[in-house]
Amino acid sequence: MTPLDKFKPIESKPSASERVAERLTTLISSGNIAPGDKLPSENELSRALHVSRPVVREALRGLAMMGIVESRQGGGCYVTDLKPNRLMAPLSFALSLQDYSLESLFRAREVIDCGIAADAARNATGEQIAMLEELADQGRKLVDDPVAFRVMDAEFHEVVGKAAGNDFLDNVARSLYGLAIDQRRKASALPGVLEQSARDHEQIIRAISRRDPEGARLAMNDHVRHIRDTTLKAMEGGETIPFRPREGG
Amino acid sequence: MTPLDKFKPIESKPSASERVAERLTTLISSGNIAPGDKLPSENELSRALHVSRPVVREALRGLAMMGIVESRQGGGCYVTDLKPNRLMAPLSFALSLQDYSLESLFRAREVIDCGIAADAARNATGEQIAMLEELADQGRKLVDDPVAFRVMDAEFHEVVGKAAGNDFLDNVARSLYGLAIDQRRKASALPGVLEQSARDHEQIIRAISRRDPEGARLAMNDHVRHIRDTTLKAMEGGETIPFRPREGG
DNA sequence: ATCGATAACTTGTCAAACAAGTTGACGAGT
DNA sequence: ACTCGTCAACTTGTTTGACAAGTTATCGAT
Repeated sequence: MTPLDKFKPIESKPSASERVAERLTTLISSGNIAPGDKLPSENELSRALHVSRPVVREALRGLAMMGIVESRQGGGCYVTDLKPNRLMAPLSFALSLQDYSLESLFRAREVIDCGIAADAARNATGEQIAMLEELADQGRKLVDDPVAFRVMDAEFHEVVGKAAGNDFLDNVARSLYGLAIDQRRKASALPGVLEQSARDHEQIIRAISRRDPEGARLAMNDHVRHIRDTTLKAMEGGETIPFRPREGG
Repeated sequence: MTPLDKFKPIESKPSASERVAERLTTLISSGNIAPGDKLPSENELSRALHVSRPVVREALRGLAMMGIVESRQGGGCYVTDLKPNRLMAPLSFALSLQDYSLESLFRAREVIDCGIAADAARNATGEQIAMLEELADQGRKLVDDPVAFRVMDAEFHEVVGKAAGNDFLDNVARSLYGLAIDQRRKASALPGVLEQSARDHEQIIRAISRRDPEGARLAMNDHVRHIRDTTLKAMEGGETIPFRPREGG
């Protein structure tokens, strides 16, 4: 009603544990605390930061749930490896809530993996191309072994990502790949899915080896769309997701 | 060296607070607790779950840090709206950890923003297109006011991202936009930079309003490349690149 | 009936204590 | 001299109790 809604964001009252958590994340992101380091004990932290131990514990628990630190009873608290996969883990919860997020996820893969494929066509070394061709050969022979095929598939995407030479995109792509892996497992049981993937891989590799970024992009686009279609079909939810960009308040 | 590494993942000891947190997230994702709902008080929860209040508090704090719940002192604990943007918040922290090369970041922007532009051309509403056109008009008039122009530019990218209708990509793009904002400030002081950006914006909007995904993609591609070139040029000398000090002990 | 003050409730913080687990050092046995 | 078991100190996990700070709902006065 009244234009007073703008005044809401007062709540500038970060609790003590939030301040402690932010302090720690700052120390981590600034490099003063490195991945794998052991943090001071809760008592030391509480003394150093002038707060009680429960406050420190709540902060550490929050960081632990986000995959930033890991506590072992009696053993101390350690910073994790901070690999993007680990930090992206909480997102699987987010994706489990809204169905259209899955659609977003596949669109994102489409966009990002296509960019990676194009870069791979530009930057791949001969060695990497040879590796990819070998993986494609493996793929053709593994269409009857879903488990082995998925292992091959993961390595395929990994090599392509590395060949592209873009750390950031590679990490995002890897996280996206990991987020959908569960649904993927089901999809790979459907008939014809692995054969299609094997053909897609060949197309992608062919474009990369002939240094054709646009072709690689299109081939990867087809690949991701195939994966999306079969994954949604395998989810058996009956809730196909047509593009209905309506958003409810 | 020895193949004993396989034996590590024993740690089948989720702590009490983790169990409580998972219980709550299960209740939320299953729909038993809806967004906006008020949770039982900490005392009630501790009684119901047969754990102490600090355990409940640690669990709630963890969920709060992930953006799943929100506590107000004296007012109770509420489930958030669970919008992807909110749940995506930890991602910006993840991005801030690794120091990616500027090349990687700009290439990532190229890939992601182009995808967003294409989707915007597909999904933008008339209202959003009108808003973008107005922003473009503003841009032409603000080429002599770097600060105001940057505000307009941020809003421009925001509207395009929203128009694309992909929460995931939008958040990644927003994070990328924020990461390079410092360098951008310098670049916008160079002569001709803002004029170029204004022209780029027009091209992008024209493609979007004529529902031309490929055209929008190409226009955005040019835009990002212009930004990259001018930003790299403006960076000669004062480096604002994130730097991670290494220290032992 | 409207408004303000009070009481009950809820979260935030602190303190002290014990249980459970790990680590490192010391000493007995080989 | 080396290995191994034991023990002591430390660290995290959990519980209980208490009080401060803030919110909400009831109730009484105007």
